[in-house]
Amino acid sequence: MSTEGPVTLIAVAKAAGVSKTTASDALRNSGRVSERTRQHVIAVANRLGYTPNPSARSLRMATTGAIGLHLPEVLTRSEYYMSFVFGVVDQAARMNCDVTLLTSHHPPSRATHRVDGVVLGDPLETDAVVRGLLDSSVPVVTCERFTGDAEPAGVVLSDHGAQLERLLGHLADAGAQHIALLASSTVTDWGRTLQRTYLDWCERNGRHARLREMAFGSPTTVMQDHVRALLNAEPEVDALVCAPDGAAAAVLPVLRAAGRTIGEDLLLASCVDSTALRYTDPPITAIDLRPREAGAACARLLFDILAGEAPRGTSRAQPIGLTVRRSTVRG
Amino acid sequence: MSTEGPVTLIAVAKAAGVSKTTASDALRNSGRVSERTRQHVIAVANRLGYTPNPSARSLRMATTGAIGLHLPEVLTRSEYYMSFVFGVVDQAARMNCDVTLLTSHHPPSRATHRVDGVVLGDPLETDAVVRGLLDSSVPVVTCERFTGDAEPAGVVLSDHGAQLERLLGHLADAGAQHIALLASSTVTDWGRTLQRTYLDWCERNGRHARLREMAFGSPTTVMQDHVRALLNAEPEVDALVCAPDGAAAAVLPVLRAAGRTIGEDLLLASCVDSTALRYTDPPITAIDLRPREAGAACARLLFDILAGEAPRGTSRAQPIGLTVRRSTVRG
DNA sequence: CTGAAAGCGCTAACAT
DNA sequence: ATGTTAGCGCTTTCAG
Repeated sequence: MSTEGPVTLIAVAKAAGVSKTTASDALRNSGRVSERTRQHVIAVANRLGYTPNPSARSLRMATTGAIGLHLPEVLTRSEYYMSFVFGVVDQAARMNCDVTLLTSHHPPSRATHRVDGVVLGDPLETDAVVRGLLDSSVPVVTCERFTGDAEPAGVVLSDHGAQLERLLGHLADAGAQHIALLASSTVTDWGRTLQRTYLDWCERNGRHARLREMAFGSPTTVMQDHVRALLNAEPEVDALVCAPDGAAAAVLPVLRAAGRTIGEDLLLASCVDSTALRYTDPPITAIDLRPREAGAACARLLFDILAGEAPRGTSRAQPIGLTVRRSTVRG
Repeated sequence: MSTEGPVTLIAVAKAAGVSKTTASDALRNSGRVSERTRQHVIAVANRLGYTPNPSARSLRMATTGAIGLHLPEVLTRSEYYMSFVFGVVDQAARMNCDVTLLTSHHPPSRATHRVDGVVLGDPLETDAVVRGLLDSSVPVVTCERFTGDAEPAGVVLSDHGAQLERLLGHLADAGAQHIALLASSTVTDWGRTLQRTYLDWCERNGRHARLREMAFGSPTTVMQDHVRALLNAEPEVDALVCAPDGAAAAVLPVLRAAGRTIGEDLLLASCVDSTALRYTDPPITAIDLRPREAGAACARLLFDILAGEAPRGTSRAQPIGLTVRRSTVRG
């Protein structure tokens, strides 16, 4: 209220003529005080502008009221992660919980972050911070499996394999004979699943696999180079599936420069949908990862685990979909 | 180490045969203990796997070691904000500081977040949470001015007006006679500046202003509708500047459907650059907002203010640029 | 150079 | 139904 510094619980108690405990109980609905005193204390607290000190509460209760969210630095440009983040934040807000961003950009110098649990979006097995988090004592929920040898407390899974198969089937139905995959590296469950699914599918369907792998976070120019090289080396390719976010849009100019007509002599699809793909010419078919829902699901699972309502080792499925657009529909 | 629960400072002190104080000082380089004891204590702490309790430290020191970051919910899909976020997080990590995400999605029920200061990315004057934050006692740094009547402790400013003028000049040089602006609403300093600058420029250059305003967070279909209507009503328009992020790419199909050829009979530009604009056909000219740098600048200013190295009321300039692409270059 | 004690603001056990 | 007391783990006087 005035310049006396922050108003403490003691100040409220004193002003209300009750004890610390009673004030505390009144403000937290502990059901220990009479309705009359409760109202009185609340009124006084409001008048004084009381605001509880979260650090004190955390110290006392041994919980922080915040969860951590880790995203691999190399992937962070994408719209996918932005939505994922807000899925997590949104769900956390419902639980009255803060979300703290953790990155791998800087060495894990920091002792411990003040979090009760952590959500890992697409943990890279090569990421030291991810390892540290998984080895630490706080519960961790990952979006997709961790490909290394640590056990998160919870996992939210989407069936990327199934959707990619659907996509490949769709391309084949549309007449594609020579389908190539511009793949992401296998340091991620997602990247690994896509590669394996593609190779399996080719095998099962007696097709020659044409796979070009790229590291996560490769600049778009590298994606373009790969595709240029691919088309040069194997001009018979008549369908291209791009795994990395942003790749499909980025290679469009290259495909055109190579004289290809998207949707006609070359079908193009992406494994990550984004608004940009809706407005290219033609719009590009993509797997819809529903990132916001995935983020929310991760947060929900983490809270369930923290509350003891889900056992450690729980994994939950998160549906994804396929959005067909003109880039894979001839005519 | 074992299952004894977290290792406390007392445990370390005991194991090292020193007092709490000495252990604390040794681990924090307070320059009070001899080098020998310091090394010893550090060794013991490492062996035991000591990790300081941030809540306790916060409580004692009356600081949290975290800053808040608020983004308007309606804008959060964009690549701009993703980069902005990581600019802030990156800079904060350098200062050994966590970043907590704050949103307006849910009512400001939460008492107080555990933060020492807050960065507001493009504060909407209509946002209740923004108001609350600005009225609270924690220092606030905004990216762009707050258009309401509150005074943030610091402001990071970019000269959007100047760049838009450059862009308009560039369009005029390229022969555009009838330049329209697809504008964002004026609840934001940025949106307001763009509108005013455009209207001024038209006035000064004796041109008829053609401005269509849209609310923040409008879906792309609304943007498209606006442009369709604009072209119908004023077919003489030969250049279009799009303020909202994502609008330029989204209206491309509409422009084509209207029989326009971008870069020929219609010049197209965006006030917000993004990777998508580099790969459209043709690539689209845009103002480069350098979001990552802006985010870092906000965090830096906030830390300077918190450290008392910058006075309240400081504002700092953050350079932005113009990236000319084929959409505004005839031939 | 180091130790002992006080206390940050809060909640939980134990009294009334 | 309410008050008293004892810490949560840490940093900071104040004494040696």
